[in-house]
Amino acid sequence: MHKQDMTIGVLARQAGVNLETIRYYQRRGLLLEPAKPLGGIRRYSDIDVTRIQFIKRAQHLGFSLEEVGALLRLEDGAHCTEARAIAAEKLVEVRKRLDGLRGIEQTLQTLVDGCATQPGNVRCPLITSLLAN
Amino acid sequence: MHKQDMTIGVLARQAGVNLETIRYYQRRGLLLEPAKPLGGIRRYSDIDVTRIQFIKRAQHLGFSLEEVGALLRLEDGAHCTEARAIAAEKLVEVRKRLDGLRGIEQTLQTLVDGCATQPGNVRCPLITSLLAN
DNA sequence: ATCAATTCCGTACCATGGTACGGAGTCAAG
DNA sequence: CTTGACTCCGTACCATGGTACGGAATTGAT
Repeated sequence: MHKQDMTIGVLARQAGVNLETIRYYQRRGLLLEPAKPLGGIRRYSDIDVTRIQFIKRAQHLGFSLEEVGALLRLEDGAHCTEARAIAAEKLVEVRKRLDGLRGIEQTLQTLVDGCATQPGNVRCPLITSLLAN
Repeated sequence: MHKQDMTIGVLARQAGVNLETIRYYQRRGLLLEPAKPLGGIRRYSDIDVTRIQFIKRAQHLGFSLEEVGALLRLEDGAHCTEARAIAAEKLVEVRKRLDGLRGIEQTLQTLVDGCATQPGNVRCPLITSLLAN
């Protein structure tokens, strides 16, 4: 089985996060606090490493910690439909953000180009465009 | 000339922002506080409306308020090269974010598809993938 | 002259995702 | 059996971009 052998500092190094981040996740309810052996020091297992990496992976996919919490509650893998719904919703969000960013990219590109091709222009097209009504 | 006629509440409505946002921008140094007529009420002009809209437009292009401040210091339009440099840097940033988001979109799409095509699967591919080392 | 609406100003609070600090307790090595 | 490293725990603080609150002063309208 999983040996309950790591202290929180070792867990932090194993999982590649700040120690305080682990405590923060515990406070947020994303990570279980192991029982404390009577006035002693809590011990963690590789299950906790996996769980922290789950959180980090999900975050990188754009999930907020609250959403990660929802996913973790489905961690047994027996709620495929629910998990899929959460991910599908996130996918819609990501695509919206992509569209927005693409527009911004276009606009910025146009503005930068406008500036570049106006040597000695007194009115900077970029600034002008931001000021224009 | 520009009549100095609006109160801050009117300015907020004209510019389409919360009144407190204007005060916040003043504290941040993005907006000048007009001189107060001896124990009276400050007045604003359409120049201030334009400036607030400048800030909002720049924000929508992904500039932080600090970067907006840098742009506003070039507001006379006589520093095209500097403005262009700031915008070009932002463009690089936006493209990086676009790349990241595109990867996320792909991953999410794959995960959602995997979930959809596994009816009655006990192990949800999405969860499994987040857990996998 | 009075009354409601608005302004002024300082300060506190919101969300998000952490990071830091400080005192007390515990553990392992020498 | 002491020392240094680490843990525990509560609380405060960080950045970012605002929003809210409350008492005092002022304004515009009646």
